[in-house]
Amino acid sequence: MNKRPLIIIAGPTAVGKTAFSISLAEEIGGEIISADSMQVYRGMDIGSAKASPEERSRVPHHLIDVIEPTEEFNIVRFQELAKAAVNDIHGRGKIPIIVGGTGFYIQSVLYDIAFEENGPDRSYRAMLYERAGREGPEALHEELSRLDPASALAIPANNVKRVARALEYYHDTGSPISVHNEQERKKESPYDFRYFVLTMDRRRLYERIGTRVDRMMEEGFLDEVKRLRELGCERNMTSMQGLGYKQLFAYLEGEGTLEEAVEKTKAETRHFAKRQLTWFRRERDTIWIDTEKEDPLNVYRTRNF
RNA sequence: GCCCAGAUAGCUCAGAUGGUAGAGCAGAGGACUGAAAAUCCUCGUGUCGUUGGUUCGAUUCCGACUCUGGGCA
Repeated sequence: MNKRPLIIIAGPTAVGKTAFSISLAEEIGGEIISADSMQVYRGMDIGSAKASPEERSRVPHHLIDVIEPTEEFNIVRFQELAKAAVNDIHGRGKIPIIVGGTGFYIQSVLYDIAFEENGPDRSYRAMLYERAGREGPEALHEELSRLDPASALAIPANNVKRVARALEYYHDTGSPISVHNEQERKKESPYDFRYFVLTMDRRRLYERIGTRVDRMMEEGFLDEVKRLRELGCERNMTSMQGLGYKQLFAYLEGEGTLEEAVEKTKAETRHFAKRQLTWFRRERDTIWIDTEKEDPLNVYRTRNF
């Protein structure tokens, strides 16, 4: 059977994914699907570095501004929306280009990862966290050892979040998540894809992160966070876990100075970029482009992708 | 010029009643399947300012010097 085309443009924050994606989309008649866990929220424009209105008018963009920052979002919702967008674009005879830094989101679409039917069980989760707080993380981990030894081995006890999710999965389905993961990992992509990962020298990337955060501040990042706060956003919401949003929110609640919040944002963003690189290194069949050495668009043309 | 306090990992500092040293941050590597911009794991040898002395042995004690703070002139 003939697989449909799919282009992916990934890489750490601030390497220049947006610029490349727009020029490529224009050249090949593609449409962009954002794979970014923060750009889905309306009103979070500056801090999440969305493509500008001008850029978006040149090429159709999907999955930006799809929900309110007070809403819950997760990978399953992303996958549904992204798959619908991919089908829609293919239906119109165009090529979908997934662009973003959220590797997990990209993977869910690229390999069509299956997620269990049940939604998140809030009360069961709350119970687990309550127990972890009371008896310590080891208590949860020990329970996981009994139910799903393979997962317990793979997940450190301190990673309460993942231990809890493994427990929740078992609670919902009666089988270990480790088995499920093993199956999903073997999947082949249903698409004929080209997975580009943009990169550059680490020092240079970190410099760019610094100047980018400074520019965000000049463009009114703090006002953006103030507005979100007035609109009812709270610190514990998923949207407010975003880089910069978290730090500026804390500052607005009286913690530390603005300068400290900005510096912290830069540092956390560097850490994030490093984690992104770790993720993409692990992905199979990726095409790496050092944007300091080669122009991505030129690579695309000359290598006949 | 005099007095006091410092001088230890890229940065901020801790420490050994003398047996060549350790945290946080920064940095590096990794994990990741319904919060993923989240969550978590691993990695610390550096002329202990320079130079004399005491000592079996000094980065640790004593002296001098250099530099940095602060005070007095």
